[in-house]
Amino acid sequence: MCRGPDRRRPTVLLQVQEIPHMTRDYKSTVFLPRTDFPMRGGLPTKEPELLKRWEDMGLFQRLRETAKGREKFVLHDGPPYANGNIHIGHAVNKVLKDVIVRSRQMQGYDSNYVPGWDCHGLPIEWKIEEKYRAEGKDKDEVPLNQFRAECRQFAQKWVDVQAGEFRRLGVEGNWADPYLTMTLPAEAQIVREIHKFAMNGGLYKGAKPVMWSVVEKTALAEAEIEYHDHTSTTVFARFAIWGSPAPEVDDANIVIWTTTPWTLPGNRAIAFGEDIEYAVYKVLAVEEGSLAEVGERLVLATALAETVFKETKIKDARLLHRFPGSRLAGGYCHHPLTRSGYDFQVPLLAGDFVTTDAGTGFVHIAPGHGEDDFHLGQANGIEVPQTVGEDGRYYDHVPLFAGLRVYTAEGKPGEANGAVLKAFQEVGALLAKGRIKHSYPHSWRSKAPLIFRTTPQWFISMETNDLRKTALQAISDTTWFPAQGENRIRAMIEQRPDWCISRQRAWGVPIALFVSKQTGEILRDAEVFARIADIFEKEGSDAWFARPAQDFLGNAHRADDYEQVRDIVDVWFESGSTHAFVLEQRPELKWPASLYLEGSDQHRGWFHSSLLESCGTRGRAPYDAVLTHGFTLDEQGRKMSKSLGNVVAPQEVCDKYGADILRLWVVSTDYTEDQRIGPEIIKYQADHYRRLRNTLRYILGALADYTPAERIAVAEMPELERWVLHRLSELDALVRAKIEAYDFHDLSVAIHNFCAVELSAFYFDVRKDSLYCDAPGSVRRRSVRTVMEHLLSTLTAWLAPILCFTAEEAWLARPEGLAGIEGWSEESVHLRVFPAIPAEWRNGDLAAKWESIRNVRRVVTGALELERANKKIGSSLQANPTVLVDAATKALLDGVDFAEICITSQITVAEGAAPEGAFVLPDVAGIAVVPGLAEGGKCERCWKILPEVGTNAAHPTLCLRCAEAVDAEPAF
RNA sequence: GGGCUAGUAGCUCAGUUGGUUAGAGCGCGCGCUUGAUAAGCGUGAGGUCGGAGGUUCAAAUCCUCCCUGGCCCA
Repeated sequence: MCRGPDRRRPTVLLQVQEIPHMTRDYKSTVFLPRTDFPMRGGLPTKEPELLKRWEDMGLFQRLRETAKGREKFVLHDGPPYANGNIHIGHAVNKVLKDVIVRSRQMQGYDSNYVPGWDCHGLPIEWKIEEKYRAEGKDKDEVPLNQFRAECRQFAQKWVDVQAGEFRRLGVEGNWADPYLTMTLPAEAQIVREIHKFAMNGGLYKGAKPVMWSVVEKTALAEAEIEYHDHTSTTVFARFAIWGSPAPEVDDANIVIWTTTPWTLPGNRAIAFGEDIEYAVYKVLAVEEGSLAEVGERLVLATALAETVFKETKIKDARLLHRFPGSRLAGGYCHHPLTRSGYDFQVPLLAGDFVTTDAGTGFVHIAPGHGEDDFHLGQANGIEVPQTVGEDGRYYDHVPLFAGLRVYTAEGKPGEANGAVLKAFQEVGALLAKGRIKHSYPHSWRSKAPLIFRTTPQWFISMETNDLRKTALQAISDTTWFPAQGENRIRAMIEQRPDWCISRQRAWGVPIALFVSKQTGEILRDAEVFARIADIFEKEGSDAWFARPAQDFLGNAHRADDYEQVRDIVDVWFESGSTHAFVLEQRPELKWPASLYLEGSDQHRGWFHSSLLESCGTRGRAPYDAVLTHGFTLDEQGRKMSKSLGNVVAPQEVCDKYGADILRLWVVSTDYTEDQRIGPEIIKYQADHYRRLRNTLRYILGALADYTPAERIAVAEMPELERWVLHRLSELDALVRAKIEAYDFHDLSVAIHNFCAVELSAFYFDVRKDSLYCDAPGSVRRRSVRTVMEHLLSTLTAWLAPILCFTAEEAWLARPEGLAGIEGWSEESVHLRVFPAIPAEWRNGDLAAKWESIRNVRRVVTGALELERANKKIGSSLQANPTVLVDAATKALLDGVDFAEICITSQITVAEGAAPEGAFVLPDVAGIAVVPGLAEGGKCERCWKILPEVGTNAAHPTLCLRCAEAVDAEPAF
């Protein structure tokens, strides 16, 4: 027979009393916490085990079955780009989404999450091109669809990698069937969306200047451009004012300066700065060789006049009139080559991009050869002239200069600049020429200098079909979290130009259209469009480049009559269409989405493109609400970068601390603003985590061998237990409200403070005595354990969306006695809904009462601390303080075992004023504490010091409660 | 340069319509406990509320300017 009772079975201890010996081992009769839930999480190894468990039990499918028929909540995933490992920003985004998806599911929705990826686009093309270069291959020699196949393979590889990384973070979703923008059905639907714009007239062919390489005969994206020093020919040129806006500039010459003389044939306007000061100068004397003429009048920005005079060899000039740029509005010049085929007005237009950093204060505007030029032209209804072809030669229709080259096929300067200079000089428009060495864009591939060139592009009009108006209305109809997000996107939609959706690229969905060679009109034939989409549905968009045009055109049209558009669509159009091929086409989801959630940069990106796409095709936004989060910075608030060495990799955090730590960090921040992370902050989160984990562990330990038979009705519970239940009902309301508002910071703070302040530091501390020492059958102990059951139930549920691993671990460690009992039978904590809290738990009066009691308690603990400092006591059980209180407090404490609450062996509460030297707290009026020592023997079992110890003959070293507990019959 | 946005204790955050000595948790110091123990409890010290002006009897809270960040544009 064993000497001591089996700790696992408290009932066995009854056998012990039959063994007669004087020094009983009462310690083993104490019901200490016992659980398999370890204090240390070991998350880096534990989490993958739980992931495996969820995988094996088919958790995602089980979630769907559980939620069948419930109201749907659909968070539509914004697709990350599939070209590398995930970084901390991805982690924040996905964890936030996961917390929302899980919390909505547990709130009682059918909250299905389908993750997605953005697969097409330039960065992947570059990667493959890079690979080709390394192998000495040329992209242009590889068949298009072979190139596309390699891009596809590359994207798929990273989709798989990222999926693994996201899942490691605990993100639950339909990983078996995510959406990809490159799948056949997606490509087919994207093309259908393009066709909708083609059919409703929103799509039109226009022109736009892009960076162009005459060597490669291709447009280049921003990231393909390198800046190197380049020597350019500069020109000062006169433009005579014809249509004078103000008398002081009558017959004067506007002077412009340019570093690209070859753009002058494309000149259609001159820009000035409204707030810049200009003046008319009369030339009085010139140096030899100057092209300026004595007596002529020049208009210049006053700030630049001196330098211009120097450059143009003007020795002396007189300032005639000063005026602000705004005086020039409405005026116009004539093109200097007006007699040679350039017979048109050149208006003077205000441009906010004009500066006095260099030049003359006037900018020559060639709408086909510059970004600012183009937009200014557009804003003023100026036609974009076509002057330079794709090989860098002037078109045949360009007077004087037809066929001349800006750059040669080798990227060397051509004849154009010289010819333009000569022509200007001949008509007397040239004032000076020179050279300048400056930073200039070059192709990353050929290293040749680039030019701005107007190219035909496809646009979605913001005005046709009132797209802008519809979109602005949709913004008003959407709920924005935080609310400021609305201003941001509204400002953009209000002023954005038409949407250029075409790209001259290979890896993407083609703008599958035919344009009539005769009329230049888009072929709008529903049958042709349907045929295209059907073929894409079966073969993917590769078919556009593989099949003969006639296959798409059918019998009603002849391929010879049409130009097949080979541009691909902007990837933003693709991702802007995800609502169409994901939300609409998956019956388990719904359109519009309940929520879109991305970083605040997506006001310009996905929120924006989705809004326009959906408004243009369906008349409203594809979302009811949009939530944005900020960016992740390092501990000092700096951007993360490799060079600063401050990058935090989510993979490393998972390996070192665990995904739950990262998840806890995400909800601890105010994600609507930028978040900070670094080694120190992660450590704080680990501390924060430990408190939550230990709270769960203590509850589990307190519930060792618990069965529902022990439950006590609320009405029979002590007030302290009913106070805890009241707090649970308050927290329940708070949790639900905060989840509704996506405010996880407040939620996690509330739960943490509840665990740390109310449970650990107060309730658990007070109830240790009952839990450890009361007889198992005592109402008090049974009440404590009943409350512990509720605590385990609610806390595991409330924490599950955040600490998805730890909550599951705690759930799995629940007492076996609860197995199969209602509310406890789910195989995973994630299959639960938040427990319903009975209304009767709410008790405001009780809460107020106990807040006051805890205030009095603060005075007592303060007094005890002083006694400790004076070395009078160590443990609070050594104390027997006298608490002098006012009448109201006396009444408050009537019926309360205040010694128990203060964890002292004894206490005396009396009505009366504070005697001299008594301990008081400045902020608690009417309470004073006089220290005293507990008298009597120390109960060997519960360690309380009580006079009664020694009065029980059978247990001479125990207090009466403990003696009774030790002798008690097994209760359960 | 423009649009949006932020700057409260070492850290993460609260601070209603301007109104008593600006709060919480964590961390830190000290002490207690050794029956939650790589835990638990108590207690203490930390902030001229980014800076400078202004309005007001009264401002972290309202106004102006400036500084330092972030996102998006140019």
